[in-house]
Amino acid sequence: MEAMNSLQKHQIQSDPISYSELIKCCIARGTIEEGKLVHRHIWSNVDGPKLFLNNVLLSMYVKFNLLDEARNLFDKMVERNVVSWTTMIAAYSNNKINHDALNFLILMCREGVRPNMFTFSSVLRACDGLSTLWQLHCCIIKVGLDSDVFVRSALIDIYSKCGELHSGLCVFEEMITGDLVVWNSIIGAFAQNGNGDEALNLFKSMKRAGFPANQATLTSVLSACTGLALVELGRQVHAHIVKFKRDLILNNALLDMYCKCGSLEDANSTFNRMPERDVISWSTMISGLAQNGRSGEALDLFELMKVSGPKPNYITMVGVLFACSHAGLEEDGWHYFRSMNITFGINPGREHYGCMVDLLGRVGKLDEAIKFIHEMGCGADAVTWKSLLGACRIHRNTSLAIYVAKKILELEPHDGGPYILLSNIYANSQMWEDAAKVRRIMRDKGVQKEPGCSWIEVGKQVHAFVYGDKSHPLMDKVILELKQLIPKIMEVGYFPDTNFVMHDLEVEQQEDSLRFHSEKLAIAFGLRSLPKEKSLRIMKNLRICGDCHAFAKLVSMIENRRIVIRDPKTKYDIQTHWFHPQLLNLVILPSYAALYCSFGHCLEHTNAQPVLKNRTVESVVGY
DNA sequence: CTAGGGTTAG
Repeated sequence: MEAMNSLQKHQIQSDPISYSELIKCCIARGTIEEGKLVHRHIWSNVDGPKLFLNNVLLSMYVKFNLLDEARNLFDKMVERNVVSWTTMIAAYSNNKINHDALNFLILMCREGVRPNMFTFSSVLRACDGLSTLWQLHCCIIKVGLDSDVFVRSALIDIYSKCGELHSGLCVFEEMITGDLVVWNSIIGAFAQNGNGDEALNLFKSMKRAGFPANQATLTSVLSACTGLALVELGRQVHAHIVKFKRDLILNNALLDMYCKCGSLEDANSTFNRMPERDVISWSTMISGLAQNGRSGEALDLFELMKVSGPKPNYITMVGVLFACSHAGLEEDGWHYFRSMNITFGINPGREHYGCMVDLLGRVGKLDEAIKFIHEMGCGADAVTWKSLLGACRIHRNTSLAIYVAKKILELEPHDGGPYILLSNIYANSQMWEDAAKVRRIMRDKGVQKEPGCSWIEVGKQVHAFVYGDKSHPLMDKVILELKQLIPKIMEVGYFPDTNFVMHDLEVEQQEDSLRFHSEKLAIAFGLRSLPKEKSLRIMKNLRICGDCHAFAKLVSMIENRRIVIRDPKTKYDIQTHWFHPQLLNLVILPSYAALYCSFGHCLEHTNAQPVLKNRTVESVVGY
């Protein structure tokens, strides 16, 4: 009870300054009870106005996250100024009690207290819709606070979280005197919205403008590298973060970068060297192992986490179940699914159900998967249906595939993939009229087929290949390489799987169109451009198709090369025009052909290892 | 006494 002693000692001169020093002491030491004692002392001993002290007390309660206590005090205060109101608003915004935060702003204005820049930068985080945001933005401009850097970064951030990147960029561009955090806001905005290339561009401008990057900048830059699968660029960033090597968030981003780029050796050493690991580090590493086809190790790591790591959360369990589904470990899957509630108090959500549907589909229990979907209560989303669709294709269940494809179209009517797949399924079953009808609907609705694009880092350049585009300077050599490659892998059992092309082409054209899928071009290019010992790491914008998957595995075996192909899941929505050759020295550009289909959803999408001797291509595709 | 930016998901 040091505070008490100190109070008694200083009782005679208990002026506001020593009280506030005392409170600061409590905050620094984290001694809540002492703080409350000081609170009672002030209220029974200080007569007259005590607005300043009450504000200090308020901020103390907010720092301890004791919202009810803060609210109680606030209600009892006779006098309140902008600091009192802002403290309350910040408390509610930080706790995501958006409604109360916004309401407090209105009440404050009604009482005639004018909000300042502190108020606005706090209340902006509480916007949960665009219209509220617009109103606030107008108020900010009206009172002339839009030039404040705190307000500006808060505006950029909330615009980006509302999906209005363009408005965020406008706010950014209005900035006259620079500010590191404002730069970080806009870079983070692009990185988080799947536009890593623009984030990297901005990063370059920031350096040109003379701002040194800090932890937050580098975290976003790494996340941009992750999104674009630019492991070599990420490695360069890694070399520059020694200064911040104890930063947990930055290390987590680095770990994720190595995982998602398929470099597990680097990921492992990062994980082992981290001075501190939180639930995100563990979850990242577990999903990373699973995504790279090492489910056993992922589950081992999870067991280790249970005994010596932090408490698993919702996302950890998604990674664990993903590991089970990816390896077809049905029993383990059920075990973890059922135990998550009992052991960790986590109720299974959409994503967990989705993994289980994927698992059941993979092992061929399609009926059970459908039954499971109907039982899930929260309703299956498009991703879940898509994984089931992949399973239907692999296990050749045409009627169910048609049903599932229609479900997807209800949920995502503008995604071209399911239309093409549905049309192909009809065609495979000789239901020509239905196939044509799907194509007609597609045309009428203006659904676009995005062209396939794959890219690979060689040296300091990023080489991108777009389906149907021949403008890469070495295209002739790439095609020659491909032509030599195909007969070699046909000797070990490859044949072009024309299930993965449009069916209104002649057979020869179909094979031709398969041959030039962008990832095959990138593989051929990588083979002739990278030294033997280097892994080929290829990223593409669409789901890899089954034919390319088989192709990659066989090439990997014949050429004795490690090939990692990463394709996007829902999150990485990379636009076709993401390239900026100036920054990335990107070779190639425009695309004009749009004849591409890819929808092999159940396929393993990374790590084509040479493990296929004596197996037929069919079993490869269905792996 | 009150404010802004960064990491994990089927």
